[in-house]
Amino acid sequence: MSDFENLDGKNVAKTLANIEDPASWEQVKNARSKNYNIYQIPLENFFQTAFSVDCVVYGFDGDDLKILLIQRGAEPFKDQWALPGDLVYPDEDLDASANRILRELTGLSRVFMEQHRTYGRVNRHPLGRVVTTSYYSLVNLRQFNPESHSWAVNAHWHSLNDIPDLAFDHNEVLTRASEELQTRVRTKPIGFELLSTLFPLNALQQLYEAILGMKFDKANFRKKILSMDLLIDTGKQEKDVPHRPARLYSFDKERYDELISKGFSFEL
Amino acid sequence: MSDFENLDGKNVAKTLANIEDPASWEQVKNARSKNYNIYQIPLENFFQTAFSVDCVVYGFDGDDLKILLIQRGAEPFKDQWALPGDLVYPDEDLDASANRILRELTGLSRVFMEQHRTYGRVNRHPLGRVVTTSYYSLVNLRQFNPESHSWAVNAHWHSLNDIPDLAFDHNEVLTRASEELQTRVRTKPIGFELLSTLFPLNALQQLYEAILGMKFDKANFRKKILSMDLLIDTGKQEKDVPHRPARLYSFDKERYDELISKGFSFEL
DNA sequence: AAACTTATGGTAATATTAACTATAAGTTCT
DNA sequence: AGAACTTATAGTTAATATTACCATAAGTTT
Repeated sequence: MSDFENLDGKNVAKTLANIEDPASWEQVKNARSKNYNIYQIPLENFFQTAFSVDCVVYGFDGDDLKILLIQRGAEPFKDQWALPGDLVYPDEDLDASANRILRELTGLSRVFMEQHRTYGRVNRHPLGRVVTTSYYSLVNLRQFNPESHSWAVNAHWHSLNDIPDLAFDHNEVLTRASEELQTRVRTKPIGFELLSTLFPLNALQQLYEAILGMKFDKANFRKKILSMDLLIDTGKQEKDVPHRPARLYSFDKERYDELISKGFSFEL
Repeated sequence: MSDFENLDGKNVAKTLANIEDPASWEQVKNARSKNYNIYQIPLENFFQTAFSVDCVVYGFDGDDLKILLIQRGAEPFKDQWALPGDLVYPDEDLDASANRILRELTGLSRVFMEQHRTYGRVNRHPLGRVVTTSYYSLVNLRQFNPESHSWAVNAHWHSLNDIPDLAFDHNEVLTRASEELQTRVRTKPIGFELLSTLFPLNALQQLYEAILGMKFDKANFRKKILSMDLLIDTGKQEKDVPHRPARLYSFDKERYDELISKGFSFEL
């Protein structure tokens, strides 16, 4: 929880200026007024906007790629589906905010998200100027069970093939994030990290196929991945499958870091 | 110039809510207060932050890659060098703001910039909470002559090998933008577009070498580029060079768009 | 005319990719 | 039990792309 909740408006502004040294607020006000002439308008008038964070969390269940949506229980866009997102506390770092908001609305924690893009159209929010920054992530759907909290009345994994009209400009945010995910998954081994510790090569292939929307030749995919020398053959095997069991691999993170430091760059 | 300058604080806020319908401000205030219970603190307290834009403009002179810096003539960080950047007007779209700010500080206009990343650490700005979004661009240095305006007391192309301590977190902003430029230049033909309409292959190679910090084999570079079928051989030649004159090419934008629509993807 | 510089065309060895074949190792069906 | 079925895995081959070169071209400078 943020300290912010215990502060009144005045103190919030004070906190903004310098968390470590609240006494500096007078200096800040002073500095602002001295700068008045530069801007032709009081500098305070610039400090009238809000910013928010929206989380684009993709979940893979071994088959399909899904997206985490919430149903809004509050205006604006009440009852409509949306990406989990909310206003950022003025005394809260942007990255930290993304994690708090995702947790508060859906219960998901320890989701590693990457910042993607900032949306700043003047009228994108009906309550005033709100600039939003999107964060995205790719997780193993089975390890994260969303539950709606706070003002979210619903939180669901939703098929990417059938996205409803979302609140705000969230349809655009989602589309752009999906493009980013496609390029990202080709250049960073994020696919490996999301599967459970032990996984068959086939699972990796299905993940790539789901994200990129294309099919790969099984034998060639296997050769390509194994030739990168990023997987450890654990010697273990699948169990209870109605066909020949596959070998189980694990991602060799240390090996990856070592290769990266030598100039290796992951691709496809 | 923005209409903003003629508005007082009250009307600024009104403008924020809905540019097209200023009368909606009362509704906005009403909606905000109804939402009070959701946030445990007055919603107004969230609308206390400011936004800024910072421009990372790379210039290529045929030899070296440079970066456009200004010297600040105003607090905070007075006299220090910085990326051209300033606060965004509350009634101004983010993208439009980047162009206005670059023009007002350096005189450069019609620079096509791409949004890159948003920096939101709480204490990154001494005057309060200011979240900034960086934009970057790559231009032909000879076609843009910076002149300092407004509160910038200096505006210069600066070598990338010798960057001073910059204001705010601009050193980090610059470093990250440079990484982005490197990946970008490998996947989009932005290099082609910045050279003059007619250019020899060698100029393109030098540009890539400057950005990526590596050397290419001349013959192979040539083969690779020409095999992409993105250049038009204009039949013209270099003049006044102390060696065999090179053929001059131009970038075939239509051809590029056509190839892209067929699934082609530029690389290296 | 010789020396020099960069442009341009070409070759050959090597590495990568893509398409396909064959066999392996389990399960389920009859 | 044995045949049929499913997916895993190993391997082969042809086409394609990359890399490191070499040779010649077409200007200028000495």
